[in-house]
Amino acid sequence: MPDTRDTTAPAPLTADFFDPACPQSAMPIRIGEKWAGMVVACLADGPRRFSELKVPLRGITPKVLTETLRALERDGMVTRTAYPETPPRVEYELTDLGRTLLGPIQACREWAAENLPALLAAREAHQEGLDRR
Amino acid sequence: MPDTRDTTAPAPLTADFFDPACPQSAMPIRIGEKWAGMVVACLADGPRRFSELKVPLRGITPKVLTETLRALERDGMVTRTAYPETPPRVEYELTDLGRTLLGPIQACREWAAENLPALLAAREAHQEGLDRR
DNA sequence: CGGGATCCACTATGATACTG
DNA sequence: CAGTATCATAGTGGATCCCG
Repeated sequence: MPDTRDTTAPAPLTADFFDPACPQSAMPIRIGEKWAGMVVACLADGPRRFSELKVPLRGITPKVLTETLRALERDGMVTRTAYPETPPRVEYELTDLGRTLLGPIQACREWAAENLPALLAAREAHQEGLDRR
Repeated sequence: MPDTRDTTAPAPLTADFFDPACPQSAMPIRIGEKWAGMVVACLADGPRRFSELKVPLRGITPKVLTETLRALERDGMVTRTAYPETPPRVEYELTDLGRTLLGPIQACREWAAENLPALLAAREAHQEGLDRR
């Protein structure tokens, strides 16, 4: 296999990021904000209740969790089922479309597990370089 | 293969999102903002110059591109090489660590290619549901 | 329990103009 | 060319209180 990194200049960039009408096509999982990926991951094993989701997402406010779930619902990623009981019970579950997100999310989490230490080390080294000036 | 979705309640959530000291461990590629993933993708084929990167990321302002590149540099994802010429020339290139990002990014882009239409359709259907009220 | 309503703070992103 | 400086804005996240 030849070295793909030749000494000549690489081909001109013919990016298509914006052609498919999606400015975020490289990173669609950032559906709106920072919690969506974690919420989807929490729903991987089956339906969950509102307060059940708050536990692992520690610190998330009800408002933000609601907004995140509404955005995911709007995009067809989760379904919301309210049971007319007292006390009320609401369950959120991934749709088939939502489950397709688990692949990319898992890829990202594995990346983090493997490479986050290196990232943090690089960041710290960089900080030291700044401190020594 | 048995159905993994049993009728009993799924196991309690034992999320580890925050245990590894990284609140974003599920989504580290969102290193800071929305452009980082696209910038890394643009660097996939070799070093690129500042103004070369601006083309595919159409509309990005120099300020934001600089900030994005600095953040990636700080985290050890790209190197910055300035050539003392006139006119000045600066090249950005992925490090080995930065290249590990290409996998997850590619997974996300493939997800978008396959499922973005469904997402947009769901969003539109949801909007119609609201309109008809 | 599962939110909705307000108000507030921060940060990412952007437009514009200028410089080594 | 490759940025920096300044200003302005909007999206996001959060605190707090309230309700069916």
